[in-house]
Amino acid sequence: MPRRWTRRDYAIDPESLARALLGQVLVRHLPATGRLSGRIVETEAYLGVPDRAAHSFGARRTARTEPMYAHGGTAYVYFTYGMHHCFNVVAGVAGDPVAVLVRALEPLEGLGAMRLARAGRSAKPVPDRLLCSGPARLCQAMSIDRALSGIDLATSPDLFIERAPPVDPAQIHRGPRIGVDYAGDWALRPLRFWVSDSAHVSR
DNA sequence: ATGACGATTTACT
DNA sequence: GTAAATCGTCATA
Repeated sequence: MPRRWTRRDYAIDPESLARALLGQVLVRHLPATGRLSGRIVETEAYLGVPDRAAHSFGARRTARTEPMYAHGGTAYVYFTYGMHHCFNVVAGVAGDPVAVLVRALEPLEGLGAMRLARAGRSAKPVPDRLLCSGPARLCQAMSIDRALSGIDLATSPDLFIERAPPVDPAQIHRGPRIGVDYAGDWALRPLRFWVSDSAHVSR
């Protein structure tokens, strides 16, 4: 039986969490579709108050970023570019607004529902490797939106993480985070992590 | 009340 | 490679 991640599993620094989440399985339960899941293959750590790329930079605290200030294991979902959602796992302890952005999954269960959710106006089906290979793509595939921001992944029946074999550290590659060019020096820090041989990593 | 801006994706030249 | 899509959020007033 797969074991679910508990609150204390999340109570570590964001860089460690970004590494530890690789290989773990994100599970979504939907009333209509049932169970969807995917193996996490790409993450980014956001280091909070000192991190120019983080929404919580400078301890900015608003209605949107409030979940980042909760305990580790809280979900932080935000809406951006007028059309996309991105899903984060809050790290550390309450009061320290650090988190891990989940950037890509290898889809495991519910591929049909994911294809449906991801189907655009184009007639062509979305290839499996593009179903969840990006932070907004995986949210669209799994129907994750702001309604889930602030929920506790350790207890919610709708969204949680199941323990799976960790990724061999030698297979974890790292590099600069994507889409944060505005963040100066912080844009160059190698805080993005991915499973080197995965076909489901973004770009 | 207003204006600028995205932790992105897609389509197109 | 470039550009459009599209609107919630946030800082400023």
